[in-house]
Formats: sequence, C-alpha cells, structure tokens
Amino acid sequence: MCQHCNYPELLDVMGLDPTPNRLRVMEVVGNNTSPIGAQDIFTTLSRTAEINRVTVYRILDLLVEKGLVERLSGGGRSLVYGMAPNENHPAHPHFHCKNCGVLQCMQPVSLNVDIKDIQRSFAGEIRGVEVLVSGICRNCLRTEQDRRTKRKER
Amino acid sequence: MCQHCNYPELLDVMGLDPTPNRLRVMEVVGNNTSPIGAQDIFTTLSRTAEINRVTVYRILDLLVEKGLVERLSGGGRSLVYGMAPNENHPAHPHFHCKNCGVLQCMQPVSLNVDIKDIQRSFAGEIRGVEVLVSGICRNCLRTEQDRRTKRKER
DNA sequence: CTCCCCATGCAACATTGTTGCACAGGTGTT
DNA sequence: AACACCTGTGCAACAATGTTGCATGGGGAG
Repeated sequence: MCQHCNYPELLDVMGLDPTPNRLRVMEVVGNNTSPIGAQDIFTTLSRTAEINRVTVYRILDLLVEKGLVERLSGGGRSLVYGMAPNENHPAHPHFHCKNCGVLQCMQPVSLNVDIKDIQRSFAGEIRGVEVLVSGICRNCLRTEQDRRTKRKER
Repeated sequence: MCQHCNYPELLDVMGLDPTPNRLRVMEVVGNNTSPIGAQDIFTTLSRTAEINRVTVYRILDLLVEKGLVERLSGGGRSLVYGMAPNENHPAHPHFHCKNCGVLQCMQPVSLNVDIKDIQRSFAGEIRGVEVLVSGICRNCLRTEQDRRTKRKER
C-alpha cells in the first residue's frame, strides 16, 4: 500500500478531474506490490463497486497517456500496469519467472548512466527506459531442488 | 537480411526438424530489421505461399521456447518477435516511439555489468534482460520542428 | 433555466491468441 | 508389404482482450 502518494493531487497536476473511478483505479495500481493486468484491475474494482470494463480500459489509457501510470510487458503475452516513476516510486526493473509466470518488482538500480550512454549514440529523444529481467524465481528454484533431492532419497 | 545465420543448423542444434514452415518463419523474423508481430509474420508468409495462422503461432511458441527467437513487448499493446541473441545477433535495446509507434533496434551496449549488479541482490536465477527505450524518434522530432518553423514564418 | 461537456455505461465489434480434432506423410516394426 | 505410430499442419470453433459508436446523466457556464 502506498502511503506516500496523493492521488487526487497527482491527477490534478495533470489536469484531470479526480473522479471516483479514476481514484479507485490509481489506488489499485498503486497499492499493488507488482504491476497488474487490466482484467485483474477490473476484477478487483468490481468487488467493491460496479464499474464497466470499458471504463477501466479508458482510464488506464488516460493515465498512461498522462504519464501517471506505466504500461509494461508482463513477460508472457500480457500487458500490466504499475505506477510510473515519480519521487515516491523510483524506476526499477521487473522480473518475470519463465517457469511460474510471476512478475515482481526488483530493487531500483542506477540506470541513469545507461540512459546517457545510449542517448549519445541515438538520434531520437529518450523519455524512458524499461528493463525486464527474466529467469527463474526463488520459489521455482527451490522446488526444482526439492525434486532433485527427493529423487536421490529413493 | 541476415547472411550469417544458418537457420537449418540453428533448428537442428535445438533438436527441431528444419521443416519448410519453420525455416520460412525464421527467415522472416531474422531478415526483418526490427522485431515484427505475429500477424505481420503471417501476412508476409501468406504472400509467398499459403500457411495457416495457427501454424505461425505454434511455430513462434516453439521457437521462443527453444530460445531461438525472442518475444518482446512492442511498447504499445503489441508483442513482437526478433532473433534471440546469439553470436551473430548481440543483445540490444529496442526503441519505441510514443508518437508514431515505430519500433527499432538500437546499438548494442554493455549491459553485462548491469546483469551482474542486479544478480548480486536478487535471489532468483537471471537468464535474460530486455531493455525497452521509449521516446520520440528522429522523424517525429523533425516533423514537430518543421511545424514550429512554419508557424513562425506566417 | 438551458446548453454543453465530460465521464460513464452498454452493446456490438475487432483483433489476437488457443484448443480440439482430423489428416497426411514419413518412420519403424512385424 | 501391411501395420501402427508420431509429428507437422490445417481447419473450425472458441476464448480472451481491447475498441468503437452511441446513449445518458450530472455539473458547470452562460
């Protein structure tokens, strides 16, 4: 749960009315510990009050366009949404487990150096960098190991 | 066009029969200067000979699973496919223009440092890193500038 | 009070990916 | 030679996800 972000204010700064639906969407995205898909956001919101699926999509598009929320690749076929980097939310890489599919946020690392590096040899204007790390998560590693151990025991 | 890759051999190394369809898919992916979507691959292939849409999807899944091809986020809502890094194709970031939507490959940069950095503070096993840079491409920048210039002239 | 704008809902559609089943060609076995 | 078998492909139907056009209702400006 993000105690630091003032969602109404964030919306206001970008010239958006802080409607209940927009606030609810921002809360779900901001309170989640890892990026979350549009369908999940819709399901979560539906639990507390009715909302239309289309409205969720439209609000997400709007928030992404205004730079309040980031649309990321979820590693598999899915797209997911998370808080865009701001003073409370530093940019950070995401990790996708190829085995179980979970997506998790990683520790922020210094990517600024990289941006400048890249910018030097690139003719366009760079506004953001997204890093997606893939591999096998701790849980899956442990499970694999357990299985190997068991096999030996027999 | 990739003159360096021996597609039949690549397939063979991974234990896959070099069927005509698989080769054709690999050629389209490998010869494209930037990652390309499943639908585009299908359309391109359809121009030279009939192939089923499902077959394309299945071959892509297979190639991704075997690590011959990479599935990447196209920046917008799309997923795209490109050659997986190998000796002829170094890993490199991709650039997505927020204005016109083009996706292009960028110069390879040294990301190895980063991977080790990240790995040190992460409990899972890291197998790959994908970097997606977003911003405004050269063309769009120029167009914007043109528009500004014209406005002044009036 | 009236008009207009904007957020929302709803239904229908479009796109993209998936599944189950059939079939054809090649391989190995009897 | 006859047979079963496996694998790659096609086809149709489905499922999931995102999009569009239009209606409506509330709040603010004139």
